[in-house]
Amino acid sequence: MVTTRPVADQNAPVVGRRERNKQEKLARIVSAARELFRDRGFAETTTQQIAEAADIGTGTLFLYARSKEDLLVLVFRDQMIETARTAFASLGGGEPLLDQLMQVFTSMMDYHQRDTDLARILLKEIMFPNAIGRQADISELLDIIFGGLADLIAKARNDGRYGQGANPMQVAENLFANYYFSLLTWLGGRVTREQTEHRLRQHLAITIGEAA
Amino acid sequence: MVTTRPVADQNAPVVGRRERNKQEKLARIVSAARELFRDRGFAETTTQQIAEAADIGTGTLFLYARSKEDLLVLVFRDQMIETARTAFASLGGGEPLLDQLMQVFTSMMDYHQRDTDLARILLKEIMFPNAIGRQADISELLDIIFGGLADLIAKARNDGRYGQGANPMQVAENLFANYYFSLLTWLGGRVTREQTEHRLRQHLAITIGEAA
DNA sequence: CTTCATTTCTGACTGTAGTCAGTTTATATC
DNA sequence: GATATAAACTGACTACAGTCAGAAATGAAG
Repeated sequence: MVTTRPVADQNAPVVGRRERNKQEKLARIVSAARELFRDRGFAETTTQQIAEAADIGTGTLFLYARSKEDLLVLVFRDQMIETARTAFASLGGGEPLLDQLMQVFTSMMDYHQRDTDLARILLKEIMFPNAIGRQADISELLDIIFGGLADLIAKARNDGRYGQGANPMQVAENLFANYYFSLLTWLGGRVTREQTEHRLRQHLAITIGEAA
Repeated sequence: MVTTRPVADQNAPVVGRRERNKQEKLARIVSAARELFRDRGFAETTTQQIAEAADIGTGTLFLYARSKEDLLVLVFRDQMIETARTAFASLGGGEPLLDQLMQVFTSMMDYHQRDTDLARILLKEIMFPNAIGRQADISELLDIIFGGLADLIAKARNDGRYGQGANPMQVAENLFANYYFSLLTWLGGRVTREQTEHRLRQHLAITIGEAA
C-alpha cells in the first residue's frame, strides 16, 4: 500500500529540498570565494568574509571545504581541467613533438599568467599537497595532463617523430617534472616568462633526446 | 689620541658582550628547536615552547627567525649541506654516470628517510618557498647540488661516459627536477622507497639518454 | 498535525603564529 | 661614574583557521 511517498511536485520534488539547498549553498560559497580571491587575493581573504558573502555561518563553510585551500580547488579545478583539455585538443597532428609539448605547456602558463599570485598558491597549496598528501582532489587534472602527454609520446613514436624506447608514461612524468620546476622558477620572479619558456624548451629537448 | 677604545680583556672583549649574547641565544634557540621538533614533531611544537626552552620571550624568537619554518632551516640546513657534500665527495671516479647520480640521490634520500615527516615539511616549507619566493636561505645548498651535478655531467662527458651536447647546468637542473618530483611521490606515501628509486633511475636514464 | 530521528547549520570558542609599544641592556662619550 | 644613544628584548595582544556542543531544519511515519 503506497500512501504518502513523495512524488514530484512543488513542495516535495524528486531531488529533495535538502539536496537542493546543499547544492545552492555550495554554489554560493564557490561564487563568493571566487570573487573574494580574485578581488582581494588569497591571503587577504578571510574565511569569515567568504562565509558572510555566501550568507552562511563560519562553521558551515568547513562542512563544504575542509580547509581554506580546498576552497581554492573548488574555485579553480574546473577551469584548470578545461585549460588542460583545450590545450591538448587544439594541437596540430604531425608537428614535431617538442613543438607540441611547448604548445601544451605555454597554454597552461597562459592560464597562470592571468593571476600569478593565485598560481603561486595553487602550486604550493594544491599541486604540492596533492602530490605529497591527499587533501584537495586534483587527480582528474593530473590524469588529463599525464595521460595527454603520454598519448603525445606514443603517437609521436608511431609516426616516427620520436625515437626513444622509454615507457611513454615515464617520459610524461619526466616532462611534467620539468614543467613543474619551470613554473617554480618563473613564479619565483627571478626569471621572465620568456626566459622560462626558453629554458623549459631546452629541458624538454634534453628529456626527449633532441636538439632544442 | 687613542684613549678608551676597548681592547681584549674580561670586561670588554673584542667580540663585545652584545654580539656574544646574540650568538649564545641563537645557539640556545636552535638547540631547543632541534630537540622539540625531533621529539614532538613540527606541527606539535609551538613557538611558545621553543621560546620557553630557549629561555627567551616569544617576541625575541622572531628576531632570530622570521617564521616557524625559518627555524627549521636554522636547524637542518647545515646537516643537509653536509649530506650533499659528502654524497658528491664519496663518489668513485670512473663509474657510469647513471650510477653516480643514483648514489648521490639515494644518499640524500637516506637523510630524509630518518624522519619523513620532517622531510615533507622541509620540502614544502623550505625547498618550495625558496624556489618560489625568498624566505629561508638555502641557496648554498642548491648551489652545491646543482654545481655538483653539473660537474658530474661535465666530467662524464670528458671521459666519454656521457655523449649528449646539452649545457651541463641545464642537464643538472633537469636531473634535480626529477629527483624533486620523485621525493614528492615518495613522501606522498603512495609508493615505496624501492619503487621510487626504480622510477627515479628510469627518469634519470631518460634525461641523460641512456638505458636504465 | 504530531512526534521522532537524522541531517544540517551555527557562532562562540580555541589554539597558535606573529606583532608592536614600551622596557631593559649594552656601548660610546665625556 | 654619569649621560645619551642605539640595540636587543619582552609578553600582552591581534588576527585568523578551524572546532564542536547545541540549535534548527528536514523528512519519515502514524
